[in-house]
Amino acid sequence: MGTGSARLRTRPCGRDPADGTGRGCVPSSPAVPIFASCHGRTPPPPSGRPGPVCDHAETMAKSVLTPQSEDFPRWYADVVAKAGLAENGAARGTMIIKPWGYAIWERIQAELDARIKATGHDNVSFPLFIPYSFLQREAQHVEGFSPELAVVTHAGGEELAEPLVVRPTSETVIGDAMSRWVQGHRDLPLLLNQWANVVRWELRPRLFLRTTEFLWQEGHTAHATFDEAQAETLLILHHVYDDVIRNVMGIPSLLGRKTDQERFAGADSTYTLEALMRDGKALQLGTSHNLGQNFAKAFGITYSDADGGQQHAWTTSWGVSARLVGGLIMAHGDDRGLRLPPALAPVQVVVLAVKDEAIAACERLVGELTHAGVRTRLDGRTSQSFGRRAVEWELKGVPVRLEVGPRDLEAGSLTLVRRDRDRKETIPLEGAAAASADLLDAIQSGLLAEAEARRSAATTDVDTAAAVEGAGFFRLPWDRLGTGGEADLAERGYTVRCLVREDGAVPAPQENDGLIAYVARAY
RNA sequence: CGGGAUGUAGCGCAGCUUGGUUAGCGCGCCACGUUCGGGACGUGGAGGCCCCGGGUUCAAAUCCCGGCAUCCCGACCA
Repeated sequence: MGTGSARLRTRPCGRDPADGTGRGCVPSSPAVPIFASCHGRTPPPPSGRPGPVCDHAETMAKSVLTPQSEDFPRWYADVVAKAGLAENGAARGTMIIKPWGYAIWERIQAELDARIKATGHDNVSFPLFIPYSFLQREAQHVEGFSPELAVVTHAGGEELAEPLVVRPTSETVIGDAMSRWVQGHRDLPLLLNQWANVVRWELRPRLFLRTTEFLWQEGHTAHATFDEAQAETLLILHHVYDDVIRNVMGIPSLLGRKTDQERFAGADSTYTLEALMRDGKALQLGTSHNLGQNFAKAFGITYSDADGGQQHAWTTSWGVSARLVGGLIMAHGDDRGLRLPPALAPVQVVVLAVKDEAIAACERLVGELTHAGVRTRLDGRTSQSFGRRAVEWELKGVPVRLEVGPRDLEAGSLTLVRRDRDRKETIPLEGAAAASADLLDAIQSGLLAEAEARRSAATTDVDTAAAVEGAGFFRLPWDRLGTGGEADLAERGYTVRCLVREDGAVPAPQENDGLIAYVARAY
């Protein structure tokens, strides 16, 4: 054919290597950025001419999305639309989560749910409607939430005697139930969780990040002592949330305590996980609250202690939402779309049959991979062009793609593409399942390492609030900043994302001396 | 709530200033054929309450009045 040399130049692992072993150069080839030199150019001339260096790798670079560097919010909207994650609902601020977006959420849910149960919590389901009066029982709570409440005043064709609130969160209804369920100290701790939708009226919605209705998980617990409640608050923060977010989703986050300004309405102290997105803005991924005895007092959650005295319980609440999907997109996504960490990906390996005659071989591969415990999908939609399908899986962020075509079958090989690097390799068909499964761990840790490196490069130590300028995290002494400095920063669009001890640990509820404030612009 | 803009095919838009053929274009969709190793091509086709209501006129997507809806810009939140 005469195209061999051109191909070899563009693809270090050309499918017809001179040694004829079909092995290409899997272990030794340097990380060649195959599309770096031809980004965004016009399509290559018809193949068969040993002309330009780029061959088909050139079109591989053609971006379907607005580049991140050009307009990050637009890039985000493009990814959500083109990867088929979600779209706007008919009513303002609502969201339709599409199959791929929901599959990602279901994976997050599964990982969280397993850990929530493993730490002794039981799932329950509480009502969507809450009597308005419940909200009013806790002064801080109503005050914090009333601007974003959706209130039902009419139903069944009549005006309601007492309006109903569509739950913005469930501390109040659950507090009411707890007051009946908790009688003696033997009923404690009471460890509950629910998966639910909640409604908070939003003026500026953004798919996944801020919508009027959203899906989340909310945990609610009651304890006999402050210390137990505090231990629960931090257990969830570290061993449920951070474990999933870091080890499954591959996102490093800062764990710390919120300032009084940013505290949850009704909490004594709020702990948070804050992650840095690729545009240098911070995103709050989850919160865990020590509610002290505020809700116990408001709802009469009391118990008889071992000495027969009546005590108020100590409660906590904690939640993460489908916003995590938004965080995932913005933490890992690149100009070609989503990049899913394998531990999370609904599909870890997609096997793409270039033409019909490759389908049987693909089915065998899918069988081997599935047998090895890899979440695998076959793409045998040969009525659609190869390119369209390749782009689609790239947008969707599937970590590994195996392409099998007629030429591969002849050579006993296939093409492997890893999404984290967008590098193509030709490997033998024999053992390909095992080889691609082995890659998953490397991709997982690579994405986390990349995000960590990006964050540390974007974190700056400063001495004064005035020095806070631009993107990324700014560290400065909380003693020096104070509540006044916090207010000044707010006017310039910056917030104190969280307070952390000098040694990186999470501060105690009342601890205030020697803390570091992490400041950033946030979503 | 204040300011700016937009409603025309599933999506993105043109047409409106200066009223007048059958309301167009791109993408998508359907059929057939050729293709398939990075968003294929050809031919044919389907798809419209021109946001709603009124008015002006022989004639309104186009002009006038009134609604409604959506989007963008200024104070909060998983």
